[in-house]
Amino acid sequence: MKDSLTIKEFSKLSGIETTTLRYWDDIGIFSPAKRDPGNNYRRYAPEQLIAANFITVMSSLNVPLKTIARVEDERDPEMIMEMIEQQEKALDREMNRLRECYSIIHTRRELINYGLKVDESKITVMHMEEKEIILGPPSEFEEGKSFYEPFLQFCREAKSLRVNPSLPIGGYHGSMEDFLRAPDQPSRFFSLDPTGNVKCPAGEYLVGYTRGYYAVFGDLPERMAAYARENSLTFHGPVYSTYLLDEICYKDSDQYLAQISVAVKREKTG
Amino acid sequence: MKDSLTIKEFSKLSGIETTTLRYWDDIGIFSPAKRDPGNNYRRYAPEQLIAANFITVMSSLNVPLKTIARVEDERDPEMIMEMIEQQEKALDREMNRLRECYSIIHTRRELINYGLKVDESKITVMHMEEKEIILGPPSEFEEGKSFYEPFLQFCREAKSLRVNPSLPIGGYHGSMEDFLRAPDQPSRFFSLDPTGNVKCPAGEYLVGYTRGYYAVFGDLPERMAAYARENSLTFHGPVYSTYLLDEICYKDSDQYLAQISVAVKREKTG
DNA sequence: TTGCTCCTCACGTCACGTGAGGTGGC
DNA sequence: TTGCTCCTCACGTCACGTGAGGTGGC
Repeated sequence: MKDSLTIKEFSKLSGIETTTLRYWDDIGIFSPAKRDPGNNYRRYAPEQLIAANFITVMSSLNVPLKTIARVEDERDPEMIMEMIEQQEKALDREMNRLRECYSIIHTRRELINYGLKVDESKITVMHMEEKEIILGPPSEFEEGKSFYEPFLQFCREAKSLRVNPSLPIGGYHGSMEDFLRAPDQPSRFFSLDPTGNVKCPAGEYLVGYTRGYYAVFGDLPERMAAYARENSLTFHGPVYSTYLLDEICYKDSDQYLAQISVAVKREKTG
Repeated sequence: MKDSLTIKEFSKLSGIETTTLRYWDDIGIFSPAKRDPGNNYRRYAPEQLIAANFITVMSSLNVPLKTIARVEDERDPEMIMEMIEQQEKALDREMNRLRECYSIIHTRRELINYGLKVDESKITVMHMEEKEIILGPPSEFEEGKSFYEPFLQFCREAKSLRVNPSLPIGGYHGSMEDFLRAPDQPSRFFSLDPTGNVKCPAGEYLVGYTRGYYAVFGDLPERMAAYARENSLTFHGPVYSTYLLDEICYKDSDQYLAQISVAVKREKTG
């Protein structure tokens, strides 16, 4: 009986669990070449390995077993060809999805990593690398309204902006003056999408940190303004607020860690 | 109530089905910010979008919801960081798996495509491109035994040879003489793995086709030998047998389409 | 008799999907 | 009253995994 394999032997050779092989037999998608007449044992032929492995591949590409079972009965080369072509396209889509996931995971990792090692008590001037973002349209704040409505608006428009909804979202103020006037009312929102359409230029930035709920920056705006006065710095360009550690990391919203950054120049003395 | 969203609104914004949101609430992994006191409706806060999308991302990377739920209760940045790093590794593995799938699908597609358009009745001399294979060790045929045992041996050694078990397997005869002597007893087996360790050199090959079960080539060996005599060709190098259309494509094994190829030189006349 | 491998049958699991029947405000 | 959206509860689905209890040959 060396030309046929027991279910365990076939399982070991193929790497397919015996429970899976029995299930495939039950639903009629892949059955042993024959049964042992004496004890009804399943007997697999060695060349069935190729088809079994092909089913594994198709199944791992999320082809439903029922679809494969239908093929089992009526297959011909043209049909298999079409199935394979469909799977090639599905594979491409899946690859792109994984690349998106990678981008999200990577962005998030860098933010958390940075948030964990930063000295959040200090306001400092530091060089920042160029980075890309997707900048949303100007928000319209009505008198006395919270930042929710413009934020929601940004989220609604996210699809047309090609914003990946799993990337962190930041606030954008046109200038330090705007930020000081209404820290909780960013004039725009942006997504930290590395495939973005807008570049935050590299250069010297004044950077500060604060803990608390979204758009609640406490005395940080004034502290940054004071620091600039004391160190003869002038602000230029927009103010970016980014959450390094947000609700992904903490249950308690008072612990969220925000980073505020704004480009500065040293005043010429003399 | 503009700062909270109904389940349907939240579903549309996030792209997460309402049934999924209810399920997540049931198992305690992601609940609405609050409930409407009057009718017990779920009320989601807009900023929950970020966490919800993060769960989608983690879940799409096959992190079990229970793991995410545990994180929901005890999360801190270090823990999330570790989870993210694990997922980055899982992503790498998944990417490699997909590349393997792509290789299998692509190889299979080329074989079938070729099998569908070839004129199988003709024996021809044609130029073949270089291709790579993984060549197995010499098979040991005992007197009167079928080709199963050596084939199984090849399959068993497949892992150590780094053979992908879903790629087609072919037969290898050391020379045309060996092939003519025992067509059903290839001296080795090989896998059509494009990342292989052995190159089949480019050049002029005599190529023939035949239908039938594995290693059943009918009169094709003699017909190829006769063709070579009539056209003053000499054989050199090994004989490769490859199945273009096999059990993946047909239920009836008599329809399997094999291709036999062997390098030839034209005899110098004069 | 004792392991050992195999068998079938039933039930559990995971992440939802699908009605069934009911509620609350315009 | 009529839609409409929401609710809970129960059951179905997919591709298995996990025992429970039994069989057959050494």
